[in-house]
Amino acid sequence: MEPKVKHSWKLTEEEAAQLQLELAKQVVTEDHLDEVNYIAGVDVAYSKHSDKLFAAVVVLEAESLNVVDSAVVEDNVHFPYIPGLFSFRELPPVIKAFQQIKVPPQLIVCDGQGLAHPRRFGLASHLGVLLDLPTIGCGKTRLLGEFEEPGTVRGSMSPLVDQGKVIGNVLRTQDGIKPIFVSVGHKISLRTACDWILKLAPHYRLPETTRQADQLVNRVLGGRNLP
DNA sequence: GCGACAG
DNA sequence: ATCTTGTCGC
Repeated sequence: MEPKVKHSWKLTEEEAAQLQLELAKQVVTEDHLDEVNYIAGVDVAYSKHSDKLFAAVVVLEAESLNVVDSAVVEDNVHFPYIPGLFSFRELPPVIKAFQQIKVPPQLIVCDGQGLAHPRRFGLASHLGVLLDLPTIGCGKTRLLGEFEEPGTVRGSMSPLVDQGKVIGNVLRTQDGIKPIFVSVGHKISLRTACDWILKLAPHYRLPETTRQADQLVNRVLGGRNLP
């Protein structure tokens, strides 16, 4: 793929927040996807004591959930972890990894929030706008918003609300297992996003996309972390 | 000032 | 995220 990022990553906290407000205007909340044959998963891991981080992108065949392509990129941390400005820390190497992918995906599942963000522009939305592809925000924990505990059965979900608006869904992907937080990233509806996450998580709490990306990145990191 | 706070 | 062992449960 050939992503074309048209903005700098070297920004101050204030500039980054301002940029999010500007780019958030480009986010599309409706389904703008055709046939989805390949889905990408993204994850990032950090080195123990150095300022290195590794970004992994895996591409799965939608029907079989088999990995058909992948890439891992090593980079230096150049932005601190600030809740709300997560994308400025992890997206640089993620974008580079996508440049190495040969099987272009029609949908991307991110490890983090999409619209469920203070400025409605979490990591998933940011990546979606930059690549102009449909993305889903799938987080293990909540950034903000209120919600009622969803039913205990797989598929149960309850709205995540902030400022009187539904910004995502708390989705139970497995019976009696802690739910995950799903939100629209870009070019997809919340309903379609949840449908896909359920299809991608037939046996585990997290979708296969993030599981595969997580395994790959930690496998690579492991081979360089042990003293 | 006191919590909350994606990974 | 990362630092870290055993342990309770299916």
